[in-house]
Amino acid sequence: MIAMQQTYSITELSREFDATPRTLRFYEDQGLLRPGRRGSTRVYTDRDRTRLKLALRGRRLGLTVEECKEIIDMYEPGKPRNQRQLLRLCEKIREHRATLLEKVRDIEATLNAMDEVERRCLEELLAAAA
Amino acid sequence: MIAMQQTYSITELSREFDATPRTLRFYEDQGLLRPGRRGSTRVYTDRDRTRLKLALRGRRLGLTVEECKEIIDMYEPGKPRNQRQLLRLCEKIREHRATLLEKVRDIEATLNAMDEVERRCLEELLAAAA
DNA sequence: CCTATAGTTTACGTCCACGTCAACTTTTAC
DNA sequence: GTAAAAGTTGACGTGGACGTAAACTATAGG
Repeated sequence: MIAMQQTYSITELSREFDATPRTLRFYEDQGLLRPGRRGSTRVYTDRDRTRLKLALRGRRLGLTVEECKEIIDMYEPGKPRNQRQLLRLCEKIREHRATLLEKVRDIEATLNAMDEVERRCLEELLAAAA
Repeated sequence: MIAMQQTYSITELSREFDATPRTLRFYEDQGLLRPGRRGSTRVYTDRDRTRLKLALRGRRLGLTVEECKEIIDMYEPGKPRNQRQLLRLCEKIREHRATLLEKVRDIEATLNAMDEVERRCLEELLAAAA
């Protein structure tokens, strides 16, 4: 039994991740995805699927498509790398981690502010109910 | 001794938050800021400063300026509200909190992936050093 | 074989968040 | 008082991320 590679059509993938076909084609233009072709029809592999998932995740966090591509390319596993490239990757990871942690701090600050607003809100509701 | 309101010029504020004057004027156009005027010169208050800080925080998290304005306006303290508005605010807070927690999950997933990449990276470096 | 459905390319349109002049007025420092 | 620095209002430009319409093509089901 041969381990058949799972593939996906453009609508399958776009539906799974709540994107549009246009978006997948756009990401392909930007070099982020590289689906195969059966005739002229795009055939997406699991690799494309993973890259798409990561890209959309990055987009939700406010990264540009270009930034997503850079990061995803860099983190691509199995790529042969020399020592210099490995060190550079580690450095990039440190940077990236720092910006993510900054975002977490932004979110925490926002959540705290929201808790405070909610507290006052409930207080006022109680007062109004009295 | 009168508690003099602290005010800021447009460059002061933009520098403090690493934005440009253009951005502050743009946010004013969008109704997010409402600085006073001394002649034709904008005079920003602490309220503007706070709203700017919150707006930039929202932007870093990928919100649009319009979304930032909506949220900031809604959370503005001291605004008189009836019961219906208070309940609506609570609901909005719940929603907003949910999207923020989603973002946190996105970030955590990314951090985990990065940890894994870093691990493999260090492994390879060790192997190369041997 | 024919139609419905999905997919393709090309290309122009749009919304957002500012950037970037230009032309002018006002303050501030000396 | 005068020159430099800061501020103002237009108004057009730009880059990013798609949306959208048009005009075809391929393919699968009946």
